[in-house]
Amino acid sequence: MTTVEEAVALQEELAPQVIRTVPDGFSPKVAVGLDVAYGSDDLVAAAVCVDVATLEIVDSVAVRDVTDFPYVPGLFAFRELPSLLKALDRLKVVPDVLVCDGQGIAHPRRFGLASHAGVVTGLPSVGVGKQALGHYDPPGPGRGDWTPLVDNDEVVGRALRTQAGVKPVFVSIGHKIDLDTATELVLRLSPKYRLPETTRAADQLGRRVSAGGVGVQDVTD
DNA sequence: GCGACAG
DNA sequence: ATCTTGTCGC
Repeated sequence: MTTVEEAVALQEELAPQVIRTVPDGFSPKVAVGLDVAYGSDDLVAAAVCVDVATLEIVDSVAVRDVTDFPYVPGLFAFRELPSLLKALDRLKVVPDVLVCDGQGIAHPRRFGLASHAGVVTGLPSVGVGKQALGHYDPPGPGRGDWTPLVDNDEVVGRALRTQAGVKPVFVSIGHKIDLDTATELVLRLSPKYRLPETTRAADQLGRRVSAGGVGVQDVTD
């Protein structure tokens, strides 16, 4: 089993591999939302592919799994990523970008779940957290307003208001993307609610499967 | 020593 | 994360 010390060492080793710029001609057609729902003795990792233009769900997979790694702030990926990767492997559609429920480089070692997922898969990724890891001033009141998310005097992300009158979400670079592009994508994926449709869909699928419905087998569509 | 601490 | 329906308000 991975120890906390080993996990931290791995993050420090992989963090330099994060690419904070977009590939040439980056124009994602399919974004996949990743989220994990917890049961009493297991968890369900959900991956839902959404057409970026229409927001229609084009593919989805849920995998029931178990973890041995506890929740440790800063080591979130070691708890959820293994199961999420299994779900990603079972997708029929190959996504252009990962939308993770958590932080990217807005992390103590600049290697949160979204960055870890991006580096491991080689895919562009963005982190969208509901809680900030860092400091920020409240963004303006309108949809699209944002302020820098700062940690140790370094801008690591943005507090982004996706809807007027709701708390901001925290967007950060995961891998192979920049902050402007990540912000634009998150806004596009969040036309109606605070969270992107990708994470909403993955969250719903995950808890639906976790709650009962299907047993051990994967759930597709 | 004390508070913070993604999900 | 999870325990949890209806209800108050714009």
